[in-house]
Amino acid sequence: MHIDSFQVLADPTRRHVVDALSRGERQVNDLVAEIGIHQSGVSRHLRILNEAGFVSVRADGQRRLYALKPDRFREIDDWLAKYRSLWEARLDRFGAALEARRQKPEQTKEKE
Amino acid sequence: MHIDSFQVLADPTRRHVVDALSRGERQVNDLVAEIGIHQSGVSRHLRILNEAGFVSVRADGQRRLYALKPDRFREIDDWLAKYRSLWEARLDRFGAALEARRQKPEQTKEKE
DNA sequence: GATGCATATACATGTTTATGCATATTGATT
DNA sequence: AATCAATATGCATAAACATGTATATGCATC
Repeated sequence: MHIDSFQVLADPTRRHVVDALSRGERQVNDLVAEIGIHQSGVSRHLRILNEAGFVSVRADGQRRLYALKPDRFREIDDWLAKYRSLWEARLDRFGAALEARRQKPEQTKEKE
Repeated sequence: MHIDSFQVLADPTRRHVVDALSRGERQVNDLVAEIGIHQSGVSRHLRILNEAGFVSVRADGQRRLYALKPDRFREIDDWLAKYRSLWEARLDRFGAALEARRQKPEQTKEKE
């Protein structure tokens, strides 16, 4: 299906692109200016983001306007839901259930 | 500060480890059995997860018990907040978490 | 203190990946 | 059609990374 979300977002430059796009649709050259790597690099990052479903493109003359698409972000949110009880445990009953399932040889104390 | 969250989670095996730990504290050998790579590999992944702050360790005799730590997950949640408006009309985060939990019993299909 | 079990690390290797440079493509303008 | 502007892609390179094998460390029990 799609490329792995986390692998796509693992690259800081790519996250920079995503961040820039969170402020609205942008054309490639604008991103080049904001991000500071070579144009070919930005294009390739956009290609990856597009193939991964993080962004959409539309042509406007010779320009290409990129914008964020929600689906993959929602997917990450779903993944995160499994772990949300780690810090929201006291608030919902799922967290309580998960807490109860923790096998503890004694009391779990967190330290380092 | 810490290593990059997304870079840490980019590796599918590492997410497998995290997933296993979401069901409770585990010792290294159990993870080796569940995950199916060599023990040295699991140890290295755990080292990375630990240094990144995703897990904690405590010694229990000769065993080392690893467990998830919430902070880095919360950090990802915060990052995601910037993009939640992409798909969220009205629901607040807690509501969304509950909703997501209710929808799917299985969520492990993430690594192809 | 010797032996055995659980976990960690050093080393070598094959693979992936981000990048710049050069070039190709596509669209606009004259 | 010629040229310029915006974007995409092939190639080469260097760095990062995951993995297995072998070995080391740490703990426990005899």
